[in-house]
Parts: sequence; C-alpha cells; structure tokens
Amino acid sequence: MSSSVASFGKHASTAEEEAYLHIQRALRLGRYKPGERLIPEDIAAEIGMSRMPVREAFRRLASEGLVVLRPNRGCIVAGLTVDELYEIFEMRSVLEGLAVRLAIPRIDEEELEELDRLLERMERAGNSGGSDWVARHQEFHGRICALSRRPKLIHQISALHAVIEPYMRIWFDYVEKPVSAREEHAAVIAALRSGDARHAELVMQDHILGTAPMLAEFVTPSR
Amino acid sequence: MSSSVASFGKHASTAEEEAYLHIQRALRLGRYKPGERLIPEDIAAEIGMSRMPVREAFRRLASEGLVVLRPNRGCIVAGLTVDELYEIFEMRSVLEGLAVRLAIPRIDEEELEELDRLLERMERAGNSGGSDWVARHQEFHGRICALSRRPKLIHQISALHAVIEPYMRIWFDYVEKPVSAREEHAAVIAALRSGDARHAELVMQDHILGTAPMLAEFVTPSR
DNA sequence: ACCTGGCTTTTTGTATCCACTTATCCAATC
DNA sequence: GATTGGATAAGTGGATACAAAAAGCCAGGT
Repeated sequence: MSSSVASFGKHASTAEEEAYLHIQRALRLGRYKPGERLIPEDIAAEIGMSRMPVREAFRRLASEGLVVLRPNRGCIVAGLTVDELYEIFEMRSVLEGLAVRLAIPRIDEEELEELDRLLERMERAGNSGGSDWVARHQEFHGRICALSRRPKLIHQISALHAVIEPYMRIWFDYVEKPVSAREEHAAVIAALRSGDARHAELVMQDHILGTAPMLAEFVTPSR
Repeated sequence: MSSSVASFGKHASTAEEEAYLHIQRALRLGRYKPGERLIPEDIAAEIGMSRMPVREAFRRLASEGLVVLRPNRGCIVAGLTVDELYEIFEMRSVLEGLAVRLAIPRIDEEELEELDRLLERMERAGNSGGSDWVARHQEFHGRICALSRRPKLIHQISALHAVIEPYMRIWFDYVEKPVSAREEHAAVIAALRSGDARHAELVMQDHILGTAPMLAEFVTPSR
C-alpha cells in the first residue's frame, strides 16, 4: 500500500493504460529481445483492442527509454550498449544516493526491521528459484527510495529500474547466486541505521556502481 | 550543432512531433497557466492537423511531467507545488553534479573559453531584455552537461529544465536582475578549470540548490 | 553475377466517426 | 433559499477507414 513506485501495483482504468502496463511488464520480464520489432496490430490483438491505444502506449514507453520509435519505421525494443548500461547505473547511483540521504531523517526502527525482513525474503527467493530474486531486489531498492517521500524522484528511479530489469534477469540466470549481494544490502541497511546521511548516500552509491560491471558482461552487443 | 539537449533545435518530421514541439515550446514560454486545460481540438486547429497526433503528444508531455492526463478529464498544465519545485532542484543538483564530474576529464581550454563567451552573452541578455537571459542560462547549463557525453543523462536534465523554465521566466520578470548569478556561474567555470572533479561537482550542486529558494517565492499555490 | 530501377506489399501515420463518460444547468424538493 | 437529482450538452477515448511511406521483390540492364 505504501509503495508508490510507478512500476508496481497499478491496474488499468483505460485501454491505453492496459496496453502500457502489458507491454512494460513483458519488456521487464525480457519477453522481447532488444532490437525486436513490436507490431501494434499483434499486441492490440493480444490484449483485445485496436492499434490506437497501443500506439499511445508506445509514446510513453519511448519517453521512458524502454522502446525506440522512429518515424515510419515502427517500434523496436531498446537495447543497451555497455556504455548506456553504465550510464544508467551512474544516474541510479546519484539519484538513489540522494533518496537515501533524504530518507535518513525520516527513518524509524520499524521501517528498518521491515527492510531486514525483506532482505531475508530476498535471500530465500535467491535460493529457491531465480527470477523472483530480481523482483525482491527491486522491491528492496524501491522501498528505500520510497522513504525519501519524493514522488518525482521515486518515479525516475523506478523508470531506470525498468530499463535494466531484463539485464538483471539475464545476469541472475547465468551466475549461480549473487554472493556479495547479501552483504552489500546488509551494509546498506546498516548505513541507514547509522543515521549519517552523507555516509549512507556514499554506501548506496558504491553499492550501485559496484553492480554495473557484473551486469555489463551480459549486455548483448546488439547494436 | 553539438548540442543534443532534447529541448532545442529539432524540427518535426511527423505531425505528432510537430504537436509535441509546439506544445512544449508554449509550455516552456509560460503561454499556458498551471491548471489550465489544453483542448486537443483547439491545438489541433492551431497547427492544422486533427486531434489524434495532439493526443499522442500529450502522452509524451505527461510522462515528462509537463502536463497531467486524467482519464476522461482531459489534459491540464502541470503546476508545481513548492515541495515539487525543491524536488526538481534536488534532482537537478545531483544529476548536473554528476554531469560535471564526468565532464571534467574531457574538458579542454577551447570549450572553457566558449563557456566564458556564453557567460558574456548571458550578461548582455540580462541587461537588455529579460526572457532571453533564461534561454542563455539553459544553454549554459545544457552545454556543460553536454560535455559529459552521456546522452541519457543529458536528456533527463533537459526534461527537468523544461519543467522549471516557466518559473524561471516569472522569477526573472519580477526580480530586476539576478546579481549573484554572474558570480555563481563564473565560479562554476572556475571549478571546471580547476580539474578537480569532486570539487566541481559540489560547486555545481551548491549553485543549483542555492537557486531553488529564490524561485520558490514565485510558485503560485495553484493546487 | 551483381547492381539498379520500378512495382507490389506491408506497415505506419492521420482523419473521421461513434460510444461512453463527465460536466453543466435547471428544476424540484426539503 | 439551498441542496440534490436528473436531463442535456460537451468532450474524451477508442475503432475503423484511408492515405502515405518504406521495405521487399522481381526484372532488366551492365
């Protein structure tokens, strides 16, 4: 209920919204490959509507960087180059760092314990299956950002997460388990507990920037 | 030519693009007031097209935060609360700070001199008229960000600038002249010259955060 | 055999049309 | 006299239809 992160927990009240959520979800799950063309008619048929709402959804997805829209040439899934992936992580590092810094004065013990529990669930998800871990991980970062109570900041960060999510899934499927992840996330919580805003900001920045090189291995040179 | 900042220097190849640029420009210039309704038919007639491309343009503008789109209730110009204005500036501070930090290793003397000239032109624009200063100011920040050579980062920053531009114009119209502005921008250039990435990042952050309170005075409590 | 030019097919972009939601205005009732 | 209900008007969202652009294909030429 408290999570206002854009990617989660919305249900469509209009056809365009439904199309948007449908496509976004498919993209986040990696159902389409980078460079692949999204045919409006097919997607429209899939959801049971005409091409028009789908086209409008494309506009939004394009402005969030999930697809690329070229005049008269249709809609293709946006692939990331290694440089672009690093760029996303650089932006994430400062934005989520900011979120943490702003969150510090607002944090109480109850919320920290909730994060502890979330970390446990992440760990279990990592052992049991695979792609569920990614969802938990998103939730972990999303919840911390939500503590900042900055709607626009939260929205931007969420949009960046959506772009990298498919690569997170690929990464998780190839490596057996992100061993350092648990420690790093525990360190983030510890930094939040410390109450030192600047310190926590730096810890979050380091955590995010440290993840990028691992993911970069799995970027398909599809461009 | 070098500027790839999204808000500038594009011309429409498609009707939707034309509508988008037309409306964005009008919003940046403050032609519409926050809360005002944008009637698709009127705008379509204004540019000479049907409502459809205008509607698609609305989607993009909405996802950039320039308008608000509510189901069956049309498109209204997004107004900022004081909190939201501060939030934008907080985001700008870390993003433009990042851009500066990344730009440092790439800067050569020639580009610094170009910035010096731009500062001069800003000063002249500030003396002569008014709203031209805002455009120069955007160009100043845009050019520095462009040095980072991070397309997505540049795009995000540009989008944030578009949101606050109308408030910058109001602000400039009320105060006789931003006296501290020249010194602050000169300090930013000096920090770039220093070659110290972290230092330059902090100078840019302070410059941006310092501007926010002045603008906040002129936010109409329209929500 | 390869390149080039024009034709056909496919797909995109825009306009018009219809259904449904929302807002406005007036009247009736409390 | 104020408030609530309904009827009417306006406007939005979505679908279908049409025009224009691009991609693919085949034939002819070099």
